[in-house]
Amino acid sequence: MSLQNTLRALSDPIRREILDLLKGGRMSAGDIVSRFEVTGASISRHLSVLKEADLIRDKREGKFIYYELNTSVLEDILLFIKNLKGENNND
Amino acid sequence: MSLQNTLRALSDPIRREILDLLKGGRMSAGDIVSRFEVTGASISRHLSVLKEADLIRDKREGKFIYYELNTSVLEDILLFIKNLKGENNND
DNA sequence: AATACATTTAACAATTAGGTTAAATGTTAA
DNA sequence: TTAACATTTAACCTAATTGTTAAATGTATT
Repeated sequence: MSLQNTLRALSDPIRREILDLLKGGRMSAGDIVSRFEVTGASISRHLSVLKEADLIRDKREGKFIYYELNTSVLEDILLFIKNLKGENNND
Repeated sequence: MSLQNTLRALSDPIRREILDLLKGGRMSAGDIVSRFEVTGASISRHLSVLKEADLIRDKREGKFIYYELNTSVLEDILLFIKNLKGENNND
């Protein structure tokens, strides 16, 4: 919900990979877990960090919980970076 | 030198503030320290993290070490984000 | 050479982060 | 309602991060 949360969430390589996976469309937690070498518990916590940062959204459907990408919070990072670069954002 | 380093460096609020300060032009380590409540040693380590990430460059001039912003590595973050957003970067 | 000043590095303590296994929760199906 | 499956939460461990103070380094001045 804040730039701080967003950047912190992005600072872990596994979390970035998860986001990359979700670019291809929503996936269940289990499907995501199967793409990594770490345990489901570990991925579950990564998912909760991403969710706290509002970078992903979840939806339960029966036994499964599906995750999908939410890119809207990335705008703040773009602003931050453009500001640093001195680009007075004409966007 | 890598997206990982860059994002990690940006994930700390003090380091982001330092970068913001440097937007206004180069500053000596001492001048930077004077803007924060933490010790010089602490700021010095933040500076070294930023330098490792190549987000700042330093230049000794006599007793002083001046730091200045280097925004070129921010491009990788822009690419990463645009990629996540599915913008097949027409830049 | 001795002192002073600017900054970094070392050593340490406290906190946070990320991993594991085991237990708990939610949901479906027998 | 019991069993099975999907996922999260809890408890724990280790490693990394951030802060502090004290010592070390580099430069200038006397």
